[in-house]
Amino acid sequence: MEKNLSKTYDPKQFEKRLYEEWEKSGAFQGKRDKSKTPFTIVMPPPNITGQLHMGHALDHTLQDVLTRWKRMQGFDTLWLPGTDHASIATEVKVADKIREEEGKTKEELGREEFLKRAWEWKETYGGRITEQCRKLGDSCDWSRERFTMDEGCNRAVVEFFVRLYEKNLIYRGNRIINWCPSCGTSLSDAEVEHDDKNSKYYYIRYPGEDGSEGIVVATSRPETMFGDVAIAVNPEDSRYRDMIGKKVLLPLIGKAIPILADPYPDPEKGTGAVKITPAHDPNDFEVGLRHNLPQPSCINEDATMNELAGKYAGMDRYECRKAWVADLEAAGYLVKVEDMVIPVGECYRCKDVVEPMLSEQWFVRMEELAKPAIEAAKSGELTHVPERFEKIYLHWLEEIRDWCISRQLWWGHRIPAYYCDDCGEIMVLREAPKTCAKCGSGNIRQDEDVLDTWFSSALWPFSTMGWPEQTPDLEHYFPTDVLVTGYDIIFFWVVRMVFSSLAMTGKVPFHHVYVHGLVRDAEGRKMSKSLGNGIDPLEIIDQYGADALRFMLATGISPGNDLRFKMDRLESCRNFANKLWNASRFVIMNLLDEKGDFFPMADAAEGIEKLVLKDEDKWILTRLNQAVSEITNKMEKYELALAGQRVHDLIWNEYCDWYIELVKARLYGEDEDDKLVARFVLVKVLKDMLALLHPFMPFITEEIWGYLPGDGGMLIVAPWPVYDEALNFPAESDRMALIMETIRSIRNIRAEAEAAPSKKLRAVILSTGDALKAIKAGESYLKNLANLSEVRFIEDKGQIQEEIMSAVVHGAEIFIPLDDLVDYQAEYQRLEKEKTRLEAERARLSAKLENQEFIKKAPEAVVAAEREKFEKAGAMLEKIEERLSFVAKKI
RNA sequence: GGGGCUGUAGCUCAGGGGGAGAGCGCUUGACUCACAUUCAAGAGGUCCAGGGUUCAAAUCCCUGCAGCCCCACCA
Repeated sequence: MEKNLSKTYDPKQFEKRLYEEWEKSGAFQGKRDKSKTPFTIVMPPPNITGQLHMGHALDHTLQDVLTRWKRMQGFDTLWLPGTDHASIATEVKVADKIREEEGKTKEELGREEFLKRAWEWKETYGGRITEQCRKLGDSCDWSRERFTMDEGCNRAVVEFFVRLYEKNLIYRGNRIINWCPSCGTSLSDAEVEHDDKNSKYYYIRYPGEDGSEGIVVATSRPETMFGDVAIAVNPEDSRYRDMIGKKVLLPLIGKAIPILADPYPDPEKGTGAVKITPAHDPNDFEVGLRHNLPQPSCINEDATMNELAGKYAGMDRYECRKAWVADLEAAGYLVKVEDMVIPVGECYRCKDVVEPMLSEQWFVRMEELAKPAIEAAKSGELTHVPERFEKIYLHWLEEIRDWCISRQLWWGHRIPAYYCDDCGEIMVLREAPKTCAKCGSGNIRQDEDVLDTWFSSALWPFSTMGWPEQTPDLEHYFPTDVLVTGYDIIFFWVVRMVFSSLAMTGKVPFHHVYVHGLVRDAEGRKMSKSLGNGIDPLEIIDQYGADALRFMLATGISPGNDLRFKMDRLESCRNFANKLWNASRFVIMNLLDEKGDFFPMADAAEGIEKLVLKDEDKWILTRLNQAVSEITNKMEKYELALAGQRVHDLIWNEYCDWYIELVKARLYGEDEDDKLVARFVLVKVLKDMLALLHPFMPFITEEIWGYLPGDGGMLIVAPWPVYDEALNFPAESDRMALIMETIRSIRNIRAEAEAAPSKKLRAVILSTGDALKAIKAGESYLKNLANLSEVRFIEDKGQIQEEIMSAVVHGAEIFIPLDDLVDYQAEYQRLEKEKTRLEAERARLSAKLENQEFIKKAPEAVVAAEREKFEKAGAMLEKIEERLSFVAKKI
């Protein structure tokens, strides 16, 4: 094997190999180690319907960052993966596929054969998704992989259903539900999306039975009139008070319906009179119950009209609307039509307009279940990050209505309810009964319907760990620590997991909900198939590597907010990987002798205190130390983006830009002992930085690690760095900071004077005391990094002769003779500008310091800091003024 | 109808009670022996507007304007 990294950073060379090694090592597996604190995340199971998209990539990256970080901190981590059967979504896809390939409908194929195809689909696509997770670098425990329809999950679903039924929390009832005509199934409220649509209000006259004018009613859905059973008016409404109890006729149909008084109609809305259609409107349904009205349906499940619609029977609901309105108009019953924007319910899967329909379905009684879930959030047992999502969570729970859980589909968990065909007995049981419990008949039939896909997802945090058995996993890893998910799924999933878990286990399923936003395209639009603006994470990985993608996603977000996917950011992340790669290559190069063996290294275990560290060593160690505490702190607050950015800055701006440059002269120098020290620090800091970066960029860090001295893979042996007081050198650190500032000033002067970078300059530095000592100690750095031929130190301005360009840093003044290169006029203007800036700053600070309120009330440290700034500005100003008068004489 | 988010450099966005940050872009210069996927130097901002709290507000509170999102039985 090569002793050093290849010349160019090419993630394809190692990402796949490393993942295979990791997986084989077993390091991703939860060890159920009782001596360690567990840290658990369950993966929101991706649907088996398709491929991983950018949203998954974000979701998984965040989970993996947390998991890897905690693993490095010594927790017994478990990230439990799996996939979701996605009942309705998969059923639609599989049916489409069958129609395309075999030209058959699912009904023609039959339930059994259809399910066979669905399972085949699951095998193909479920497997593909887990492969994609591997490409991302997900460090999840594949030995515990689950599927919402595997044996264990099935058992949990049945158990859950039966227990709720036994507690009277599940019931079967004839109620108004949301019906999707395309999917041919009922939907829960959460599965209906509302969209404002341009529509019309039709004002229609219902003539009086007695030949009177009758009453005008406004409706947006005239086609439901065939199911009208009454007209309701508010008893307070004086316009209609006299008509209560009378009857009107359904226009053109001729059926007489009563006008009745009910508090539901709002006199302010429409005409104040409402047509009552109990079978097609939830409000009307309630009114109907109050007045004991019949509930005739006029629309079929496929959204065509039924026989009640007379000559319109068989027509599509909208066709019928058109024809019906035209006929009403011709007959003079249409009073007027108004344009109106009306919110329309649509199926979240197929976007077809949902029809409210009366139907016999299974429901979960929510009120009692919601209470503990509300309490868990209020008591702080369950927290949301960021906090504001708690409001959304609570609002939903407080407004919650009963949950319709039965679906007229085949792909899913079949409802464990059995009906006796002889006596009509309903049995809800864990096992299919052979005979009826009541009459003993053998004519038993299981409910045809399956459960809402979210019914099984709701159990995911504990069904995957073996519930209802009290398994060792459940005991050790449950409740989980954090759930990572997008805000779009709080209602569908988070809320339901919480109340299900509280009801079944008595515990919250997780302590924290870490909510992230959506990945949008560069223009801020939602990525969607219909827009065709989706970006495939796998293509990105192929081009830029998984690390670049992960780093971009992890550092590009702020909690709870959406993220725009911009290619230039991705490139900059790839460049960062490249930078780290090359810096590491440089380090390794300097660790190897001619034979390709590592030079002897001072060992950290021996005690770094014994090494003779130079100031720049102490500076970088101090910076590292500081970064370690800041980064850990950010991670603990779930501020992953800030933590990642901080690692980035440490590596690029401090280690690469400064430390490596500072240390080069020593590496190329003669002092062999000092070289050992330099190499040691170089490696020590690099290793710690790799550790800090590893949760974000696992592949490149592991790959580099393998080339560094030491045994064992990073995943196995690298601990999360901790703050080390022994490696904190504030005084030396300050000295180095002064030298860097001086170097920057000299570079600045050079650029201002347009002196060629290759031209060596002479510098004269005026300074005294500690500052002089510090800069003197850094003379060689000044020469190297500012390209100076000579540095002269003076303590008295009198010694300055021809030097003209100057800069002032804290504690020193720098003069550079530039021979004839300098434009005095420009120099004068530059100094003037600097003077103005300093004066303004001094004035600001002086005003502040003269303010007695400030002195009295502000914290002492703040006052002291401001005073120091004031004095510093004053001293600099003084020097600038001297320079100004000097330059003025030359003009 | 209810609730929420956002408004900061040309662009995309961080940050957040003690006078402003990144990436990209832009300007100038350099193929400097790890890296041109790089290095160095720079320009560029009334931190949406108004009011309040405070010794101190871009930051906290209120109002307004602008944009986005979610919820809502939608006659």
